[in-house]
Amino acid sequence: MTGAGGADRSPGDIAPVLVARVMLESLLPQLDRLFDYRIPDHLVGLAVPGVRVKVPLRSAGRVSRGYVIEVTSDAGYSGSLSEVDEVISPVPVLTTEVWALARRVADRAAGNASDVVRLAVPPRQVRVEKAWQLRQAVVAPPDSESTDSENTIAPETLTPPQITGYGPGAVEAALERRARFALAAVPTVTQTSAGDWVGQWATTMAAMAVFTLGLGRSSILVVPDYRDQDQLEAALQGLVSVGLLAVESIARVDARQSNSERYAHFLSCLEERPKIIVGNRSAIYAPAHSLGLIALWDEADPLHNEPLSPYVASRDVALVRQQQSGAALAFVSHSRSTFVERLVELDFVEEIAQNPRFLPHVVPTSSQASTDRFAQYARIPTSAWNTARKALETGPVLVQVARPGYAPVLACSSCAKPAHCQVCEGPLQAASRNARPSCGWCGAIAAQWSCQYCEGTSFRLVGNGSSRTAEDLGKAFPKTRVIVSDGTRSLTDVPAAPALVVATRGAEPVAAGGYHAVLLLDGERMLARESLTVAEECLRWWSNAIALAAPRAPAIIVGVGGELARTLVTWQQGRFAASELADRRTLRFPPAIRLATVRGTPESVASAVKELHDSVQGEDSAKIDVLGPVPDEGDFVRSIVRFDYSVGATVATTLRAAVIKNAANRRKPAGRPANYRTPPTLRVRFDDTEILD
DNA sequence: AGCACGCCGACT
DNA sequence: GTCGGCGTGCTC
Repeated sequence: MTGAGGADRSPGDIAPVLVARVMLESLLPQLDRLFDYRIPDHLVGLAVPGVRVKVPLRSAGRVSRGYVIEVTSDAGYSGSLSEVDEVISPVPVLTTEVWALARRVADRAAGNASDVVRLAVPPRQVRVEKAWQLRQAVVAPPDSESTDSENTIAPETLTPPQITGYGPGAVEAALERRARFALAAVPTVTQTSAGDWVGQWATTMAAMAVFTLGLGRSSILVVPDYRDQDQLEAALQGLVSVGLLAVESIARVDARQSNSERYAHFLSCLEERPKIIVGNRSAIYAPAHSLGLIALWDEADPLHNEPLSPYVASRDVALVRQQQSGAALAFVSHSRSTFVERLVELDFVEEIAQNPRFLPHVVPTSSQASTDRFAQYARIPTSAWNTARKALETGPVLVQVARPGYAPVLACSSCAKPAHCQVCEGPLQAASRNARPSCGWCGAIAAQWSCQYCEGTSFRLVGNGSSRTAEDLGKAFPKTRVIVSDGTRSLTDVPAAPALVVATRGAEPVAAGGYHAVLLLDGERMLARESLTVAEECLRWWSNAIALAAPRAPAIIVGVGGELARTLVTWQQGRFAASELADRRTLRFPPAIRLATVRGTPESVASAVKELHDSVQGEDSAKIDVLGPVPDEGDFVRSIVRFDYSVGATVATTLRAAVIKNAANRRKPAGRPANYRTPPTLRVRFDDTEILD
């Protein structure tokens, strides 16, 4: 330990003691604050804000990794300081802006800032970093600024691409004044200058980003999955191909990237030059230089939810980052989520509607099966069958189904009760017509199955997965090519040639030129799911599928009537979202309120809930209520706290304090194996909407 | 998490 | 007397 070094300096010394305030890369809530370390002389100038460092913790010999957050000359800490051990890399990878974002996102969710930083900063790759540093030194000689900019005239400053489908200049104006807006995507497909077919939303977002680049600012474009990412990148490539965008201006954050690719793209974001950053939910944390736009495609897609602690969805991060950076914020989608609707009703987010209005041709149809013997094969109503047959003469037809596989459910052929696995009681299903039935949970083949109710030994197929629907459609349309796209084998695009494209919801490929008809077959089944948010979700899936149709091509929705059908026909998802939100308000369900799930020992949960009630007294006490506790895993219990947005900060700080308090007193492992890890006695998770399903 | 400090039981 | 049990608390 070298702590005595600081004490040797007399107060009158010339050299001021430089102190690095360091965030430790620790999972422990107790350590989620800044620690002060003296910067030794040989690291002065190297230990700057943003760099990764190694520092001693508690005693010499034990080192922890961390990031320098701040360098000051006056230590806030009165005890004797240890010294920074080592600067791991000179590159300041944690920018001031991203640190501030991580801190606030963590605070909002009662989580560790270091957990958020781990999402924001990819693991270091030494070779990649060395190569980048070398390139930086060569590319940017500090003296030749004028000639440099002449050589690399940003093409995007020459001719901004049109943002069509809205009032002239409407989107551009919103971007210029850095507005927060919900943008209704034009529900059709379009061809890029490079010849690729993409959803028009992709070209809209690409044009928005290029326009922002023309303002000298970066954009972050966040999409839920890689198929959306491919469309958006194709749209950007289209602008590259006509010289409206330089390919070096695009940076990627992609789940498919290798560690070195990811780090290379991350480093490129750190460069001074504004960029268009395209990626999945992690992209929301990219260290964009001079951020001018944050745009989310289809914000309600569950893939925007971060599965890692502290589980903050990209839209929540986007809202925090928008406030910190002052960038424009765009929620682009076909349907309107209740979440965005709430922000619109608060006038926190403005609406930009289509202008002129492009209306898909949606036809609701009753689910009554046809009397036509061909249509009966596929259980398709006559009108839908006729539509499909006619459309198939000229181009591809999309058939959206609810579930993948063949027959999702098997039943006993004598008593009709659902068949269960004899190993684990899971549901049995069939992979194809002749496949041996297997368990959907444990995968065991049901070899010598007998019904637990009536001793029957044969099955009946119940329900239709994508491949069974495909098989049936193949019989109904004998000469037609049938393409299946589902969770296991999903396609990004299909050609313009006639074909039946059977896809599970969310896995629909883009067709060149758009589908000549869209059939939404499993509406009833999709709606039958027992969930509070099922209507909102169905509307999103259906809207997205309908938006893949060619202009004026019919989209037939089978077996769905009432308000949902009316919403699709009039394409007024906003109105539906408003009535959904009103229902959630009366029920006190998200997004009308927020949630915090508190799990732990009965005592720790009870005391956390008590502190919560103590922290919001008086008139605010009505803004919070607690459901439970109910039994959870082990001998733990779970309570759900519902609270108004206005007391969110209080709830988060109170629960955070309870987590830290409980982190200290660990329970003794009574009679547990030696390697047993004691779980924390209190865990908190914010805005887990699945908990109410 | 680790690791030190601290205050009670059976041992050379 | 003291070696060591692990409950409690801190980490710049």
